Amino acid sequence: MDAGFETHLRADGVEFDADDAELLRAVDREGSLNRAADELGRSYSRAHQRLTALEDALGPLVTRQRGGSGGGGSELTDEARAVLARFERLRAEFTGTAEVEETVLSGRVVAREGELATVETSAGRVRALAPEADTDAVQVAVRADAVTLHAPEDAPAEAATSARNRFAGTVSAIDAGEQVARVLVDASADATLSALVTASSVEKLDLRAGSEVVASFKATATRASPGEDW
Amino acid sequence: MDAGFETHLRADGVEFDADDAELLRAVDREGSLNRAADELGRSYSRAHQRLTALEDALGPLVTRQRGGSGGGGSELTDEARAVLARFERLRAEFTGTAEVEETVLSGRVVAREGELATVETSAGRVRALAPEADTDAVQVAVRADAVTLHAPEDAPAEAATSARNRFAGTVSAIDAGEQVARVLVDASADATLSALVTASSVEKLDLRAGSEVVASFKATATRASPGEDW
DNA sequence: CAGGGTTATGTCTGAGAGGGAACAACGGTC
DNA sequence: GACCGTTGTTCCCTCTCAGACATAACCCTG
Repeated sequence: MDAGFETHLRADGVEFDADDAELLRAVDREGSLNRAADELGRSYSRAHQRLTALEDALGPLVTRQRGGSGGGGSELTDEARAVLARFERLRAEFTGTAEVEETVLSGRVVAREGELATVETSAGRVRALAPEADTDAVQVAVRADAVTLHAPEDAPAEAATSARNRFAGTVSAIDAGEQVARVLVDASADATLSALVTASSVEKLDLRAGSEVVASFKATATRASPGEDW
Repeated sequence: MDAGFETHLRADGVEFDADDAELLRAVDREGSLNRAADELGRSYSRAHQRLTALEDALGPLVTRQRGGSGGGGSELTDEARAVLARFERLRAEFTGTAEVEETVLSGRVVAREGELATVETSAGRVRALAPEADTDAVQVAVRADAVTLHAPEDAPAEAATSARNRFAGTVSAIDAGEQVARVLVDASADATLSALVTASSVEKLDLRAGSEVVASFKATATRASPGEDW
């Protein structure tokens, strides 16, 4: 069971989604809405209809040439390229959150100031963003790419960094990839943090199984969601 | 134009989405699939059909009681609660990425080792995860909740931290919220990083407009996506 | 033993999205 | 001036999905 998503940009009642992005890119490649629809196996009439609907909300997306040599064609406007770039960025971000590993800690909210909560977990107290909830039982998720590792002797002082969560631990395993490694850090007897770091960080920090490290992550990058243990 | 998304858990051909989560929660509240469908304004037959389809893929989600005192009812299984918790966590994560501000830097890939790229931007060289692309022109997105601020005199040494990106700058503005503040850091003449930190971090680091700070963020939390400037 | 609210199952109907086809308008090219 | 491939517009058909409605099976309560 894995995570999936569809993302879109909403503007003026229309949702620009992945199909729309595909259509625009096809128009860019083919130079014609007709050939674009054909290439994608979609009907021209619907593609045209969709395009005009998008333009009603987003402004001109293609410059049309009807008749002329070759019969005409369509080209993307700068606005269309901007929307595409924006969408691509959004998709990259979402792909990241869908794929990145996260360590989940079950815990209970012991203090709360507005949207910020202090949660008692098996790893210790964690500060996290928490939407108002009707229950104290929450699970705290920490993205592996949000965990920064430090050499213990040179870890920043508590008051010198904006990372509000900080745990000393020992490296229990390193899952080395091509350029990115997954480092497991035992923060307590039954709490293992997963951290995603570059291979060069592993080298510079001289990380190996058994190394002492300090793992830190920001409260604003940590999210609590209601949920019982399981 | 803002970001939207729908998320789901995929398993065995079925996609557990927000509507399904709503249905399960309604069953939990009402104790009956009938009343749950009624409360949500959905037809019982479709709700039942959907539930059995979900159970085919995910295993038993409700224990059914047909007949008996009160006519019977349905209750969630522990598996159902686990799926709900998992979905809720996923949604919280996605909501975060959809809502958090990010600073976007346009740049060009100047070096690449596998999935890791070095990008030349207006703020300097940035290390980022970058999917293989056909163009050097990329935009680098840094989430505001991924940027850690340090006191300049106590910022960790380059070799002592796994944060591969690090920029000294001055605070240009602070957008103080209830418990979370948005800090703008001028890293260069035309590159302003946005960092989301807790109010207590603002206090501990004694941040104000004009303060010198060091902003750091991990390469594995930074994503490049293809795209021209705009 | 009837009552009642539930689960379980199937059919009809309507809304919406999409494909396919037809046709007009357009304007360089031959 | 005919030709051609495009854009622009319209109509119809199909497919899918959800609601609605009807009906059977179930089993504890009184």
